[in-house]
Amino acid sequence: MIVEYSITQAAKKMQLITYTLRYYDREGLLPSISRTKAGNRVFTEADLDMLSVVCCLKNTGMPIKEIKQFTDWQNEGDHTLHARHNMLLKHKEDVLKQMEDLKENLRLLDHKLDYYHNACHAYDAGLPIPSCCET
Amino acid sequence: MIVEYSITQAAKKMQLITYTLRYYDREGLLPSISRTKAGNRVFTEADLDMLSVVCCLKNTGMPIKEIKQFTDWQNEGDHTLHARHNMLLKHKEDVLKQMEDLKENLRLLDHKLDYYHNACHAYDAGLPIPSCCET
DNA sequence: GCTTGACTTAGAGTTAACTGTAAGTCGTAC
DNA sequence: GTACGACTTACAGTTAACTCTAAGTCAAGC
Repeated sequence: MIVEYSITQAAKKMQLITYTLRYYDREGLLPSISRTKAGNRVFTEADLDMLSVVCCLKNTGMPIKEIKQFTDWQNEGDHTLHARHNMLLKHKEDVLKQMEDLKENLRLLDHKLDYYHNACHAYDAGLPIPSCCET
Repeated sequence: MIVEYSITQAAKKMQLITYTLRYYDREGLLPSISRTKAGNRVFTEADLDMLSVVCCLKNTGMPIKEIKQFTDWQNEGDHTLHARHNMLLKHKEDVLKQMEDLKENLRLLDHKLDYYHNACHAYDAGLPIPSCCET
């Protein structure tokens, strides 16, 4: 049993709007989308699987142009398997870097939250507010 | 001993360019920057401390307009301490959500890397390439 | 006193990633 | 057979966050 989706259904499944899907199609991010006789796009499970990778790459900060390189390689066939593998490996490094940066920023945020916690208590008690630079 | 920085020095310290610092100033993200007689901006340690918070918020996805709200509150004085505290608390939730999303995307990426690892081996050995949707 | 370099402003231009509009086509329900 | 809703395209508009240009000011060194 082959399940197929209209652009509206595919967009709903991917938490996108149809404008965005058409934009991705125009930019070449969705290679093999077939059409009905009337010209309407038909999304298969395989298309949605590919789309989930596209969304994963996009949500982790890869620019559209690079994602297009990936789908271009996918279209070119098996001799680009290594290139695609390398691209994902490099991107994983990038994502791990993002995790580290996020953790670092979380530390600073926690530090500032600590300061505000104390400052709010002091304020409520009518005591002098600590200076932020001493903390 | 009070250390002061020119806009170029401040930019270097913060890994930004001067254009960006002037843009932030124009948008009201850097409240109390004083000036020399000639009108040049002077950044103190306290200014850089505030700037590091601005950068932290920006790097964790807070839009400029919201950051401006934060610095506006800072300018208004101690009666906004709770508002600022609440804003940072809410933003921390946001950052934790980002961490979760990043982890989720990393899982999908690892899954795909696994597929490509196997697919590349099969390709190199002249064996049939597994289909991506079966994995 | 003139050049040089670092700064200033106002405002225009750029980029990425959408987001929306207008005009038109197609297939089904009445 | 026509109205409706879901789709199509081409293309224009939007948004956020810069990024740059042009014209000008100022202080220090020769």
